Amino acid sequence: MITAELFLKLFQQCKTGKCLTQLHSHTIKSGLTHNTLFAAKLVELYSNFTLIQTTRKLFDEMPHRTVYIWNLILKCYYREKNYKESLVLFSQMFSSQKPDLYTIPIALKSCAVLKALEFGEIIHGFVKKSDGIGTNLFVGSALIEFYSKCGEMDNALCVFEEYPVPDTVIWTTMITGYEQNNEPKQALEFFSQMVRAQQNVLDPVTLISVVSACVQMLNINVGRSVHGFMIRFGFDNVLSLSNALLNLYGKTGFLNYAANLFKTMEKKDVISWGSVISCYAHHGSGKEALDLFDMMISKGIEPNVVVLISALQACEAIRNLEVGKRIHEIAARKRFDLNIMISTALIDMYMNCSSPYEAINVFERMQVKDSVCYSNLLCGCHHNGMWYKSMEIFKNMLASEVKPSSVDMVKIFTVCSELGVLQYTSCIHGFAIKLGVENNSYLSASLIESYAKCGSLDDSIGVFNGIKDGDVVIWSSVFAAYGLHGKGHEALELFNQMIKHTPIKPNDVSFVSILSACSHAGLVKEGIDTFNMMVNVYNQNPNSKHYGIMVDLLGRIGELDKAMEFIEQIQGPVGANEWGSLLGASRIYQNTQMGEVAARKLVELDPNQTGHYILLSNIYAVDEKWDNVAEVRKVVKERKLKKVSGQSVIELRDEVCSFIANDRSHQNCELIYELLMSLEGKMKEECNVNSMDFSLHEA
DNA sequence: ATAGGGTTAG
Repeated sequence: MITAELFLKLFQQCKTGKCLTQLHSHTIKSGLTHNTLFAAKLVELYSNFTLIQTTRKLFDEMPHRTVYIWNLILKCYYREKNYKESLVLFSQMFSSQKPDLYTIPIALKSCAVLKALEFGEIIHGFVKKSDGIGTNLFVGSALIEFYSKCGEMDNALCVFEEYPVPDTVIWTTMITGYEQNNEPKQALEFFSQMVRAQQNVLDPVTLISVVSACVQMLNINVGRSVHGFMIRFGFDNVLSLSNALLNLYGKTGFLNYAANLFKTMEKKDVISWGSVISCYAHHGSGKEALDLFDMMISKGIEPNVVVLISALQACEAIRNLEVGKRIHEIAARKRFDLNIMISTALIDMYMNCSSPYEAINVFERMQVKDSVCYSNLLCGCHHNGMWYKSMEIFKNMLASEVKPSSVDMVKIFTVCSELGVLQYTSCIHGFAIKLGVENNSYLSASLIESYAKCGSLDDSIGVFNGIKDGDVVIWSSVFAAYGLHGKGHEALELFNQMIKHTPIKPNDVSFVSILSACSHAGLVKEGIDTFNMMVNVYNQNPNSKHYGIMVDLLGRIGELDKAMEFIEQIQGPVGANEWGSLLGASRIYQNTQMGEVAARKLVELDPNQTGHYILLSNIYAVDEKWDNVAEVRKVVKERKLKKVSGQSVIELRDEVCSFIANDRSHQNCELIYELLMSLEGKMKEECNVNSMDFSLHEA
């Protein structure tokens, strides 16, 4: 006859839940009477195997339950992440038992996860009333964790102060609390107090939280001393600590620190690799990131979603389409290609590698689409100059009830400007108001610009007048709006109003707008005065854009020599803006000599820009220098440069006529030009389509 | 019997 005692011993030998269940059914068959001790042991064993249903059944059948049994069942539900049931049982427990030291932390942790502030506060009240519990360190750390997870660091601090000699865990809980409530400064302050109070008692868990706080503050100094602690205390084999430091070095851009630590690490996991790859990808070392990625693969480490995303960012940064496609294949093979973040990273990569249709393809295959992927797709189409596609995406975005961000709105207003369709601008303006998109000065400025570029200066001014406290961004956009419409005097008048009657100081953008307004209106003297004011009164260093406008200003009235002199006196490098303006003026006044100088400089500055070669070739052609023409064409061929076709778009009511005019089909160009000329007057009246860019010969 | 963290990404 097997006794109950023997069965208990056998139960304890069970290594699996299945074994326990079988043995248990055997005892029922043998008709062994259950006593409380027997049941309690079973509850304990079942709960260890997290067999919740069986545990619960036994628990419910018990006539008498000790606090220990209650604790077991509470912990069982807690481990199963059924925090709600754990708290329900905790409430029931009160009718028969008093919770003890072990019960309280479990219940508080459930409250912490559920952010059940009131429930936890009741438990805290109970702790205060009960003798002995309030001084227990486990209860203390649970209370601190509870308050910090509920975002109540002041209350956490009150609890902390009840402990005259806090242990490492209590200290760490406070540090983590501050770190996770975005108070990294406080976290570091507590860490230094802890080091002072505890001297050499440190452990890796504490250090991980400290490093997280350093990441938030981008504080490399404390991070370096944590690295020192790590070596001194022999924690260098703690992978998660090393990884946390790698992350810190990555976020702060200390590539050499990251590389050195990575080299010395004996154990590395996929997170270690991911951290360094991301570090290189984000700090201009895309090539090194991809080399590391290859090395990781060759070592047989399986890349996860995160590593693939970092590798895609590296491809994006250095525009390596080939490797990007290879990573796309790896992702597809591992069935990651439907993952929303992988897809978004793929969209970004393809967009930046000038493959927008591949990006759109990825987007269309996505099963779940959120605001980020819409936004990035929109941004990418905008980046690639696909205005109609951008508009289509924006419409789909609204149809999918994805709320556009203010950045998306700025982008779409730029699209409206590029398309020059006033109806789009006013319609989307209405949307923005109706949807309650967060309004900031960049949004208003882009709206002002868009109305102006679509030909309605009145609407621009209307928006401007509706803004009470416009900042420098908004004022600058109005100067630009007047400038676009050739109203230089009005722009200057507003500019003077701003500097005399508001505390707003003009910035570099303001001067770009106002100088360009002067240039477009032929206000040479005013332009030069304003330029001098920028330098002498506002102590602003002119940039390439300002110089370019000044060259344009002089060039437009035919003062080519003065424009050249102006360029010659520029200190520092001369960019495409300056030479581009000079080239434009040279063409108007048919000065091929100067045009050649400017075009040669442009080719030098950006040897991959096909347009520059064509301009240079055209200049030689005008001078009938056919040898030079052939030479330029040869370079284009050798470099395998492709021409991008110029596009002209006419929108007539709802009918969109799009004509592609590249410089070979002169027939087409002339046809469109004639069509535009005959339609322009009519369209202005009837369709409000005023913005026309007839740059047909600049393919 | 019980505790503090878990890092890389759109």
